[in-house]
Amino acid sequence: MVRAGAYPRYVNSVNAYAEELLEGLNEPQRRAVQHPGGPLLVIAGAGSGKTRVLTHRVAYLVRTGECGLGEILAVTFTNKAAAELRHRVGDLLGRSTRGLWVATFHSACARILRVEAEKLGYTRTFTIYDSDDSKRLVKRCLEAEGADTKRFTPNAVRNQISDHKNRLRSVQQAQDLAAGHYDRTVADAYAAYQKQLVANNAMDFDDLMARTVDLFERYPDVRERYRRAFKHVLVDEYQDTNPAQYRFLQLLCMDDPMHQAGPSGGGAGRDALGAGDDTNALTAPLAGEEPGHRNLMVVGDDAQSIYGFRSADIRNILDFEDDFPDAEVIKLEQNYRSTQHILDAANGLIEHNTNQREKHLFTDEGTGDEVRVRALQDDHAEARWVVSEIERLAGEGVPLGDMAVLYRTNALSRAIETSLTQAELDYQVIGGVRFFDRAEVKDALSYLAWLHNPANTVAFARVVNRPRRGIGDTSVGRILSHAASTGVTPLEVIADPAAAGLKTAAVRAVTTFAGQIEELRERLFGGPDEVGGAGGPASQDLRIADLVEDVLRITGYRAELEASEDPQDEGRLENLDQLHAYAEEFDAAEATPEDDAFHALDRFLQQTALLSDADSKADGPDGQVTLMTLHNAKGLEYDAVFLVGLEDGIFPHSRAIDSGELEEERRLAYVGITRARRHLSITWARRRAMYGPPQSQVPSRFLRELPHDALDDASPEAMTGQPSFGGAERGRRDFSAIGRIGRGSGASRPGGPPRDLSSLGLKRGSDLVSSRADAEPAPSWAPGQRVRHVKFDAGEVVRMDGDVVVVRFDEAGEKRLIAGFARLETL
DNA sequence: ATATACATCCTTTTT
DNA sequence: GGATGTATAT
Repeated sequence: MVRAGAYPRYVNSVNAYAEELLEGLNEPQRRAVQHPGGPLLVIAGAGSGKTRVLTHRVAYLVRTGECGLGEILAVTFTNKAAAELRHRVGDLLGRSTRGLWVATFHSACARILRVEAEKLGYTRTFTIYDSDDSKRLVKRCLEAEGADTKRFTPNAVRNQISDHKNRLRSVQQAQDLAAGHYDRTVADAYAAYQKQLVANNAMDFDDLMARTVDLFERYPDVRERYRRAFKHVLVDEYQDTNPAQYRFLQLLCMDDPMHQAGPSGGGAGRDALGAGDDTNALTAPLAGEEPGHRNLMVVGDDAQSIYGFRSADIRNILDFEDDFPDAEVIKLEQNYRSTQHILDAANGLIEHNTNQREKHLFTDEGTGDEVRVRALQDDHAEARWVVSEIERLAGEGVPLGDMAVLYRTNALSRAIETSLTQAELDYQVIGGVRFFDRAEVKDALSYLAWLHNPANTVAFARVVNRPRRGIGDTSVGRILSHAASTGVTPLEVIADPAAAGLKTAAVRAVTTFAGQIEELRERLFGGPDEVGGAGGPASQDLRIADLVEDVLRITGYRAELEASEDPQDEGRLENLDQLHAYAEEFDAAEATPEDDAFHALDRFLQQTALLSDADSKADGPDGQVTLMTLHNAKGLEYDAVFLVGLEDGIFPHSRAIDSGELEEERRLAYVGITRARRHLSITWARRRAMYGPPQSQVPSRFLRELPHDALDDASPEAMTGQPSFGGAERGRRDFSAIGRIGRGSGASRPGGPPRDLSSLGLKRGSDLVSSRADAEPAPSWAPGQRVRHVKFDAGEVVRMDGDVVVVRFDEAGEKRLIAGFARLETL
């Protein structure tokens, strides 16, 4: 339905103050900023000024008088992006941005849910579980079900449940959809887990989205309230939205989400129930409501959609016009970051994807350096080459802080780190264990979390024996089951441990613990308090930093670390000091005299739960080379970028090859390439030690997809490597050299690798030795299938066919392959 | 209940 | 290479 004229034409209201905001914008950017209203998709290529468009848009809306600052909701994925957006809008407007909602999806939802929690069976003090908490709870549920936690690992099951939630599948739907035994076990775990969450008065990250959607669907009046509050909704990184987030946006902006959807079905509806089913009791059309404002502006780049594994659905951005038929689409293709050779490489690579919007990045900045491609002998040589290039560029005046080394998996950082250390170059590694995920920090926070919410059994179970007090798994199990069966919190159980059936030694230990907790509660609530109640006058002057310190002192946590001989405990103490400093900062910044300690704690916990250490990310001190995964690099840029480990099996990752998710891998490579402003180098190693002894590697297929004109060395040697005849390794023959047979499109090229097994020291029909007794065949593997790619470990080589090796597996040998390294196609 | 020794498993991860 | 979990002994 076309609704021309239905939107306010504030564009025409001449307003010099507002028009000022259009200066310096290119044509499509300006159109986006001036968009009259209604659904708008901005396809913002890498480096095309997407944040600029968003900030100017917000400022423009305000200055034209289209709406007040407080009537705009801008949603991002990270706290960092939200903070930057707010900051830049403030700069543009030259005034405070108080009232403007700039938030991550999750914090916006958390804020809404705090107010409305009772409607969903929670209290407003509900706890937010991070992935570790939720994994623990899933594990407990699986054990309670008697599921085999070997086959059903808590992590895998948690991911499945997460996927269900992100696709807005209720427990019931998950159970209905479950086909096999595995799915059914997962669905049952989901049911138990969800029940436990409610009993714990806790929500996981996914719940923040899903429960808000529930809230809006079940309470049209609530939905209406928020829909009226926000006349304009803007979304950053739209390509990474999942179905729950898509639906959240629909509910906030549109008339009737379920019927708004175009032919392909709307995101959530499209996926919520699986194929063929399009109804859902929870999402029934809402009757008699007012039309939505439809002012939804989303900005993103389908070519940078790299979070599919977290249920992000690229179709949200690909099918935007189907979902919103009258949507305007604006493309930003002028790049302000990189030189043309780099953009050519990016353009050429991404062309190999089929599922995408056509796009061609260009720049006015000139061609610049060609992209350097290097094949190195092994991972050490690769690291040395990268470091020597870093030194060379540093000599040319490029600051170390403007250089980054990017890799597919964290494991690849080690060799680079070693070389950088040897060269005495300063570096920082982004990623790894986050501050708030560190065991000791999490322990301290869990104490606070349990004091705050005694129903939080995960926090209880975490801290009850930390430091060790002689309360083992059996005792904890008894306390928890007694709490569950009598419907009370663990706090009440530990007041009378004998009633839970604990042995005398355990009773004594628990009583000591209970005494410590009581003391802490007195501090928090300002006096003796009946068990379980959050009432009582909370102390006014207690600061969170003090509370942290009280926890560490009264529980003996700090004392144990101080007494320890373990040198690692020194670092743990430092981390706790850092937590203390963080709490002090919070106290200073958030001190509200009218607030009592409990409510301060409430906000403190919420903040820490939703905060990663985003602030530290990539904003490290100058003079340091930055090392990080490609995923972490999204949104960042550097003068010089090194992309290392471009080898099949690493990048693209073997699991992505197996599951056919090459397009997302390619987008990841695209993200990496487009991080570079002036210098880009891509390397691969012929041999690499990953876990254990070095293995022969095959250059990434992505190398061959780069346009040769953009490269400094497109020789077969750099791109495909020289044949090498591996010897015995790990007590077996190295068959990985077969991988050299693979050469892209299959056209034979002079000087190419050998096509004959005998030249590899293999005979037709020769046995390939199994590498691992525990290796299971992938479910889809069967005799007579073709094995593309490298590193199969067993079976019989029947023949080779171009770049394909045909392998037959023996009937009996069920244990023969490393799944994940061979790509199979049915003959 | 806990300490130790052994086996096993390895993407990516904005919240 | 190293972190994490399980089996075994104390």
